[in-house]
Order: sequence, then structure tokens, then C-alpha cells
Amino acid sequence: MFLSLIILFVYLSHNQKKDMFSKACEYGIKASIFIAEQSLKSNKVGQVAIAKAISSPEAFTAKTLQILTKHGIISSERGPHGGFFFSELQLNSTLLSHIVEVIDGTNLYKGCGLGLDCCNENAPCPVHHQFKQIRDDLRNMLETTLIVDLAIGLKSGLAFLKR
Amino acid sequence: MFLSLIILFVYLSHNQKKDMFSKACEYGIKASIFIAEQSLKSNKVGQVAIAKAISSPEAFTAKTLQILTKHGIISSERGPHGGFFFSELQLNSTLLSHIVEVIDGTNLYKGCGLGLDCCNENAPCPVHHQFKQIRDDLRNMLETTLIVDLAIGLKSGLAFLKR
DNA sequence: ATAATTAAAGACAAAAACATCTTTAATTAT
DNA sequence: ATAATTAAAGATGTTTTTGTCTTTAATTAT
Repeated sequence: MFLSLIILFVYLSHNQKKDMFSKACEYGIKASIFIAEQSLKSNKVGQVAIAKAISSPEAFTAKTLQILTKHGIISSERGPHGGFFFSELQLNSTLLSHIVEVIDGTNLYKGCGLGLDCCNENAPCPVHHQFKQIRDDLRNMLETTLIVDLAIGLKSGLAFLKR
Repeated sequence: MFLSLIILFVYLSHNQKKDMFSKACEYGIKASIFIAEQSLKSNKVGQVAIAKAISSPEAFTAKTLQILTKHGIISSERGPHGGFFFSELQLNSTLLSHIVEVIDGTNLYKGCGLGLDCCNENAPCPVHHQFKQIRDDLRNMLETTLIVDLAIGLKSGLAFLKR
């Protein structure tokens, strides 16, 4: 009786849990929140501190930060007292969509809503129109959120980043 | 001059294009659209025909179909004149969300909007509320769309499935 | 009964994502 | 100049996803 339930569970279990964003992108966004918050206090932060703050693998996160600096989304300086930071200009830019764009690409909020790579306005897939609204909302949110918006209103601290 | 542009491109290129759904899920949805359309005409369809109709790898798609039949989302019969189909009951169920659920899981439209696994209503992340709306809309769409809705209104044919 | 047809299942292979370790280059302080 | 500190870059390893191939089991028709 218990056994058969277990067998059923194993039979049915498959257990994927795909997220909206890739791990790289997730770390990129989390890191940006942390860096933004520190940039408001004119602090630069290093790879080690960032990885610790967001509970992410250090070397892997560093790769992601490299991509973001290459694209001019965040700034970096080497040597003692170096680290990552957002310039004044960067803080007040709507770069959230750029972070997602350079790491995960724009397929998530452009192209076919179902992610099917199979439809357009002229030859829509069965759920094209319902999905259009959703991805337009997603794109709009990503494109209008300022980097500085990520850091303000964090009264309760940054503890959530570690989870 | 041209060369330096090429170098810049290589330097910046990274080119990921992550989709909303996994390939398995994409094939699952596409296959369901095709099977639903055929089920309306009381036809069963085999793996070979399905893979051809949606331009997907046959064996891999078959695995996905197995998952869906295991969970009772689609029906199957072996032997000559066998194949996959939706029963009357299944056609009129809101199973689109189930397809996504058993293949990709519910993280996409539940949990933290940013996919950060880091926030809840009490301790929201910086974009929690903006994202809540988007994923609620997504969940609502998936949960209210009937399987039969995937197949009706396809006047222009199923050619889009092959793209 | 036998052969044909079809889905189910298992073993395996390739590619992509995720992650780590080592070396190099730039900057600063001594 | 030298040592210390930090990001950048390269090489490599692991895990997950994606994809293929082979065998088995169920069903139907002959």
C-alpha cells in the first residue's frame, strides 16, 4: 500500500524545475542588486564579496561579471581598492533588460510568446495573442526599471539575496 | 576598420538564446496542438507522424509523449492503428498548464518572479510586485486554456508548427 | 500461431549549461 | 623595483539537457 504509492511516485517523477532565467543571468541580476546598493554608498565591491553576498559560485559569477563589464553595463577597476561598481550614469540607466539581453538573449520577451519560434503577427500560433500581452509586460518591466531602482527601498536589507 | 568591428563583435559575442520553455516542453506543446487537431477528426497519430508534423527529433519527442501519457494528459494505444490522441474529456480540460507543469515544473509562474528563489510576499525582492502581475497572467493563461482551444481557429493550417 | 505495427523502456552519445582551477595583466602601496 | 591586490582570461571538469539507437511489450490483422 505504501509501497505502491512510492512506486507510483517514482513512475511519475521527472522533476525538472526550469526557471525564467539561466543561473548565469540570475547571478548577474543578484550581483547587480548588491553592487548597485554599494554604489549608492560609493563603494566598489570585489568578486569575493559579491559571491559571498549572493551565495553564488565565485569563479562562475566572475565570468558573468566579465560579460557585463565588456558590454559596459557595469564598471570595474583592477588592483587594490578596485572592484565592480555602477557609475552615476549606469545607475540611472534602464539596464535591467540589457543584463538579461546579453546573458540570456531576448527570446524570452520577443519572438513567439510560447517560445515556439513558430509564429508571428500574420501567422499567429493558437496562444499568440494571449502571450503577446504577457511578454510585452515583461519587456516593459525590464526596459523601464532603472538599475538604481534595484537598490532603493531595500529597507529590510539584502538578506534575501542569499536565499 | 572592418577587422576591428569583427574583433569587437567576437569580443562581445556570447549569444545565448534561452527560451521560456525547454525543448522537451516546446515539443510537448507543439505535439499537443497537432494531436488535438487530429483528435477533433477522431484520428490517432503515431510518433513518426507527430515528429514529422512538428519538425522535432522523433525519439526525443517520444520520451516527452511518454511523460505526458504517464500523467494522463494525453492517451495512447499500442499496435496497428494505435497512436496518441486526446479523449473527449482531455480535450475539454485545461491541461496546457499541466503539460508545462510535468515537464518544466511550476517555477516559471510560481515562486519569485525574477526566478531568484529569494523572495516572498513578506520579504519581496526589488521587482517582486511588478513580476507578480506578469507571472499571475502567465499562470492564468496556462490554466484557463483548454486543450481544444489549441486546435480550433487554425484556419490557416498547421504549417507554423514546422517552423 | 505468426507477422506486422505501434508505444514503452533502457542504454548510450553529444551538446550545452554550470562550475572550478590556474595563469596573466593591471593597479596600488611600500 | 617589489610585493600585494584585484579583475581578466584560459584551460579544464562536472552535470543537465538534448538527442539517438536498440530492445521489449502490447495490440491487431493475417
